[in-house]
Amino acid sequence: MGYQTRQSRRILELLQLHKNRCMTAEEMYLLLKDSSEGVGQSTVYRHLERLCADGTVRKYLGGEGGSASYQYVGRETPCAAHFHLKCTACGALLHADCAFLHELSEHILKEHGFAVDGGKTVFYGLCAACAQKESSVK
Amino acid sequence: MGYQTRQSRRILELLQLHKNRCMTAEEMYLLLKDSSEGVGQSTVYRHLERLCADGTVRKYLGGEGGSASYQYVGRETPCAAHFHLKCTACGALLHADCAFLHELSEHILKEHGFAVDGGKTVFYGLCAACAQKESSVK
DNA sequence: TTGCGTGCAAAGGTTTTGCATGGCA
DNA sequence: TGCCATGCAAAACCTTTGCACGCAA
Repeated sequence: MGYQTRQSRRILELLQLHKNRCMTAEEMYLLLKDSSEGVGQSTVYRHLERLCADGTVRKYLGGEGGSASYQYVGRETPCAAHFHLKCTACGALLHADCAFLHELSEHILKEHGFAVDGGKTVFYGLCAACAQKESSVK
Repeated sequence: MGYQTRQSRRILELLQLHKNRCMTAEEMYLLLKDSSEGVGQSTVYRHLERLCADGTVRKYLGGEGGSASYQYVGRETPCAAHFHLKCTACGALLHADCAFLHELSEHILKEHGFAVDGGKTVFYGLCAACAQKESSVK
């Protein structure tokens, strides 16, 4: 599906390199620009759209400046099968896969008649590190 | 906090009237326009911002056309204390408050070291009615 | 009467699109 | 060689902001 180009390679590399955090399209554009040969903005957007469509990258809305953020998740792990914990402070994304969470889905389905889509659902909150920082500040 | 005006009243009425679904700012603007005296777009946005800030209205990003959606939730119910189930098909928002969900928070905190923020977290999936429609179509 | 609320139009920012050119397979 | 990919600039889009006027308290 599609050619492999210098640009497509560099965009995927960049995303994988920063797989532990989110980046906006502009951030990526600027990071790529620094190098010898940059990548056009539209190209960045076009690839991000594709990568989101095939599940390689996850898109988050509602960032600070009204711009979307993107994060590599890879296609290996079937993300619909587990839940995601996203830290609202540092942006870290944790993939949580445990029995309790599967029970949760069943519970919600049986008791509340609602079929949860694990792939679309994200738990927002604070990760251990950020929770500690928060409490020490206060 | 603030004056009560014809516009502020009409906006709140409209939101309460459609409390079972989401509306975009433009949709609201158009609905209000139909009546004898409309409400300016900026006024709609300005009130929605306030209502979101004080918890009366919930804002959702990532709708079809890239525009935000808003839904009345009311300030009576402390939404941080329970979870929200949002149907991706019909847009219905269910407020789920049960023991199992509280357990979940504790589980995630203890086992995964993550402090879930119930007010920000939304479960996406299909409500009973839409799940049935989906399966009958297929 | 005071100062917040309103509406219009303009500005702001992000993302998409058209089109000619470049480059992979 | 045939098509897809790229890049630029323009367009499209949603949302915010400036400013003069209106209106609630």
